[in-house]
Amino acid sequence: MNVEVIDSLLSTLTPSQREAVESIDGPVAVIAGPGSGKTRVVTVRGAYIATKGIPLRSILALTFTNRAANEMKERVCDILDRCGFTFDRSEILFSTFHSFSLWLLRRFADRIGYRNDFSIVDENDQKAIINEILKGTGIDSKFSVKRLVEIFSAIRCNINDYYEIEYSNLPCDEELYEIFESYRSYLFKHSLMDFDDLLLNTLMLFRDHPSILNWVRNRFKYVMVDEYQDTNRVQYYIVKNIAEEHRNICVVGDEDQSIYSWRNADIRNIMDFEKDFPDAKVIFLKENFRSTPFIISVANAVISKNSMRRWKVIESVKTGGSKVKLYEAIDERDEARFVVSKIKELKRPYRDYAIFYRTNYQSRVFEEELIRERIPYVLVGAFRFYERKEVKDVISYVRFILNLDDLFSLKRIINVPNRGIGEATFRLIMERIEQGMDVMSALKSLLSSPLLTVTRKQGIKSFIELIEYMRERVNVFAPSEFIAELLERSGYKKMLEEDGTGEAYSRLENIKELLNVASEYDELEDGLRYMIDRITIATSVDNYRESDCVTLMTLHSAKGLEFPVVFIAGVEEGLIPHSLSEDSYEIEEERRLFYVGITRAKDELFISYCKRRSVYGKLKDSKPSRFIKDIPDKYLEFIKLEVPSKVNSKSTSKRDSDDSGTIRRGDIVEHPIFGLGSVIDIYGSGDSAKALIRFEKVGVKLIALSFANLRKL
DNA sequence: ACTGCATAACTTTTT
DNA sequence: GTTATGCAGT
Repeated sequence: MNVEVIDSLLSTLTPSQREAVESIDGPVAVIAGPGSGKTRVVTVRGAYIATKGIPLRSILALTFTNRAANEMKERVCDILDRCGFTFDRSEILFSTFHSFSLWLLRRFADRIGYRNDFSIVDENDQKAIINEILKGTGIDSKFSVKRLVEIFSAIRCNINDYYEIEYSNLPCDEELYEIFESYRSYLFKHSLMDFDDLLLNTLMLFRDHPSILNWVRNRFKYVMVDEYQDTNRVQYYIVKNIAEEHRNICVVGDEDQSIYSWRNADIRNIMDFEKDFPDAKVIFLKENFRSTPFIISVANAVISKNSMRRWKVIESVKTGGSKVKLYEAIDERDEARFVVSKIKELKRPYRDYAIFYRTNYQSRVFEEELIRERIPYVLVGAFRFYERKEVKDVISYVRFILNLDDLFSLKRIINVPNRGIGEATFRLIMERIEQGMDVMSALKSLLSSPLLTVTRKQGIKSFIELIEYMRERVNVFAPSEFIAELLERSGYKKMLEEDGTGEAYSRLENIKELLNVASEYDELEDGLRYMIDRITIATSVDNYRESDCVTLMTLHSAKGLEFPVVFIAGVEEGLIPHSLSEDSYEIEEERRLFYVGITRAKDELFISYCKRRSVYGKLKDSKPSRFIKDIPDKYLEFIKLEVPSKVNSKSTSKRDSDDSGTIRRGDIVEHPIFGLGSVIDIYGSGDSAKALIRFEKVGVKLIALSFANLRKL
């Protein structure tokens, strides 16, 4: 092992960064301001621990996104490689809370009464299940299904004492209680866990099985948690349980960047770290390597108005830069014109710019304006591959095949493609199951039932045969073969092929893409199961920065990113802070959200607000956000749109247009009928590729690239 | 079982 | 203003 490499790496760190890296024994909290090199500290620290002779498998790093986990793991491996350190990559466990819980529960769920091959339901599944319960019980709830999902999540995330997991926080409202209990028993009965269950059941496992907890404690003697300010109460107890004995815990976070309390993140976790671990060392990373001084001054001015925070001021390491620009727009159209004209004026590569807004609907006017000016852009977070209907259908098939108790998945796919098994027939099946039959027997019993016509029976028969055939092949076929076979045998593929509509076409493409994903699991043991798990707890791929595009996203999505030039739009009362935020606690979170936006900017920051804005089709007067008043004028430059922005409307863009003719995400294209549009997403490839395009005039359409005569601009 | 029209809803969204 | 949802009608 080459110690010099790690030594020279350490010498590039600031004293406080270095202290954070080198404090590996005992509890440590690293309060890492924006742009303070947090990721670097975490990764170097991981490698540093390993070079101190601690086995890699003793290190557990928990994050919130798969992206962060993978990125950090890569970087740690990289450092270790450079040190000439020999190690096995698979020994390193950098994972999200949810994957970690899943990893444990796949082994031990049976200890808490579950089956080890339970399935996982996502948020849409939760809604569907609750809907079913409401219909089944006839309860006409005063809460929307969406709200119920939130309430149930809050009930289970905000526990105060993990020895009373099941009993704390139950709803007093009788009706609510009934729906909640029905929901829980529905999941349990069908061997399903939602995202919250994964965490909560891990905690139960720890509580009820000290031997397992002990095993976990001794396996993971060094624990790191990233984005600690975003942990919820259950996650907090999980961490605490694991780290309590060896006490080598390092949490990294920044309460000023906590913006997910609406998802039950609890700021107390990071604020009270010293109370939980009285011998904790608290290290502040205050130097900011990202932004120019005016931006930092504005950020400090804004965040200093919050009371729920440790007192700290971030310091800019950079020099130079200009004041933060403030623009008062007439309405949102004017605001978009302003932003677009600035983008053209500054003449930077498009990838340098980001436009942030509070709510997704605000993106529209920016999109229209960017299309008009032929500026390529990408919308981040708008479309999710795994939430598409066809992908979910296939997953439901696999889930049911793997777990016959997963009647929820069964319901989704039993009549797709159409087998003549509608609502009524399905109810017959359910009745039989409720009488104690298992699914397959229930289905079979219907074949001899006088209640059904011959064609119905035929449909059921073919379904039974399909499932039995596929079940026999779960461990025979590789995941991609398995799914291909399933698509053929079920007639799903045929159904789409015969449909012939553009929509069906793009679905076929998505399914091909799913097969691609599946083939990545072909070599793995239990690959099919593993793949379904990963897909359910993963979100879409984020390759949005591959081409030279302006980036559009919500302030929430912006966390963790940085851009040379940032526009924050719609900084008005009612948007930031949002009108649904009422109490001071919520207002503080809104302020943090604004702070997160500000601190993404490296060189230039533009803040804008409108005097008028149309909300749901109605024009309303707007006032600048109270947060703007918190910024001293001396850091600001008030600007006006000098020239009517039409001047050089035609392409100031010195974008090296890519002549390959390939159409990619973000490209601006012209359609013979629909006119100018921007490519939001591409499905499939080759002749059958399809593009989702937002047109300036006619909205979003799905276009087959080989048929439509699109001209790339 | 599917189609079409009226009606409600609508902040953010790491897993 | 747009989009998803639900109910009535074929």
